[in-house]
Amino acid sequence: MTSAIRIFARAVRKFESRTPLDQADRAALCKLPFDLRHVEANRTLLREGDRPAGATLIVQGLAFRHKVTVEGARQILSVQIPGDFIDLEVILLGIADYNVQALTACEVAIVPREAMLKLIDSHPRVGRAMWIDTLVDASIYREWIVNLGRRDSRSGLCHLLCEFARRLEVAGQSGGDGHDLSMTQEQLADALGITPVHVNRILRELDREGLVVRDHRLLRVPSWEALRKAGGFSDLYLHLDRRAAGPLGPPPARH
Amino acid sequence: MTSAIRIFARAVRKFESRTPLDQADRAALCKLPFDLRHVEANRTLLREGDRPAGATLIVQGLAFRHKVTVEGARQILSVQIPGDFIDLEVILLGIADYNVQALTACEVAIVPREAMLKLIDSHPRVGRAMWIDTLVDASIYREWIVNLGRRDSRSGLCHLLCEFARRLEVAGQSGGDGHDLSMTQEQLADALGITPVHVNRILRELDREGLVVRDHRLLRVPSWEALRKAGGFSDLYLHLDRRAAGPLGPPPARH
DNA sequence: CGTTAGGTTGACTTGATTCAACAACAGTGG
DNA sequence: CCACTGTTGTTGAATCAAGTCAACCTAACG
Repeated sequence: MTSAIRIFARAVRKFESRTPLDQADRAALCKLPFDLRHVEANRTLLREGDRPAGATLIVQGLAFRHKVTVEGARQILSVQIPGDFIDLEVILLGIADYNVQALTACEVAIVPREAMLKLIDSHPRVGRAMWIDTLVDASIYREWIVNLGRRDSRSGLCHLLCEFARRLEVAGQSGGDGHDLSMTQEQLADALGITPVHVNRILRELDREGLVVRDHRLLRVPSWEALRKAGGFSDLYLHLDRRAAGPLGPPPARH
Repeated sequence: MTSAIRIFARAVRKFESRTPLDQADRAALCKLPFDLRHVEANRTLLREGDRPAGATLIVQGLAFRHKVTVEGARQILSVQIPGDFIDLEVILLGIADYNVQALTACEVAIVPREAMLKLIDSHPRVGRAMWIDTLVDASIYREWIVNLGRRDSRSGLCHLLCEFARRLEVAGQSGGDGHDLSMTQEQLADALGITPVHVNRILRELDREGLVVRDHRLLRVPSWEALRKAGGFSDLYLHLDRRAAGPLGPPPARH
């Protein structure tokens, strides 16, 4: 049981940061049956067209969703961190429309689809929390659309770095002034819709300008403020404010 | 009452195409209180940062979501058609992270937030249907990310045209071999992340090649098959299959 | 140590932008 | 009915951001 708490702790915390859960909700979440697995970096966790028998929760490590065009170009769609389900939507949609790969070595918990559906049915607040979680995912997609469509690659990269830092910080991972983004330049390129060569040039440019300080794959950011400005970053779209919308309670306090 | 049925018919139909509802669910949906409004083309329906008091359903006409970068560039995020809520997520997230504008003159029904939340709480299947609807929205965002990141503008435009045609067809709007996309070249540009000048050139190129036949703002497509191929379009991501995931029933039949 | 994945760099090309002018058309008011 | 005005669409020439190709470097690792 202590083990189960460890597995679901991050997810529960994330859910509760946006909508209230009671003790029974938390307990039901932590009582979900699961199958714990270790997967190596780069291993595929889900393939487009799959009808998975369970939802996969990241306990430790990073993963990313991606699609491949008919011409063979890869586009990364999102990066998932510990506490994220990589395929929550597939539980309800039935079929995966994207691939998921481990970015780093991961520890994942696979929860059977039926158990998830049962939980959603029996604990509406948990279902609500999961819904909201998918809505925040969608909001991040929207921001990526802007990143790809209307920001030049320099701003796009800065924006991406700000997003990762902020999300990891909120999830209680690292934070601080630097972070290991674990992504190769090729993966960054596939997230930004550009070529690895160009990522390299921008990274060096940012380094030269002092916006980032690189040490192998580790990045230090001397001034988040400067990076935020360079990327036109505002974290509104991450919807980090606590209890944005209670079940039927009063509207959230303005401060 | 007949009026209310007309208002919600398309939404109900869309919901039911993906998850089962019973008579009580349908009735509850159609009993939602609403305020009917006409809005002119280009009028703003929702602004980033708004905390709207209701959800807005498009009864007739088209609208689009967009964001504007700090540099002032606009990126269109999605186009909503009759039967779509333009801001369903905002009911749960509390705050809008995007703008919505009417693309054409619209008839919209505004449903108070509390009524929506109450409906979701009292009719879990309806809540589920709405959740799935937002999941399909997210899936479309993912495809747009690929469009912007990894397809050249020619493929991107073809892909977009295929998507609109398919969605309108399923919604019972037009379909056929041609359609009025109602968008100016500037709006197409803002959806594709390119310039209006370039949209113009691609459109003429497609015309010259016989992929589309233009008559003012009306487009005829002689061969959808050819256009699909040019855009690398597959409609898997629209999740149009009926009843992908029942509430707790057996897994969907494979055929 | 050799192998391999990832990173770096330069020379050249290209898809898309920019700017600027003009044409087509719709609506408006005299 | 026509002149005026604004929006949308069209086109060419110059420019630029990013891509391509190809070589080489570096560090990790069995």
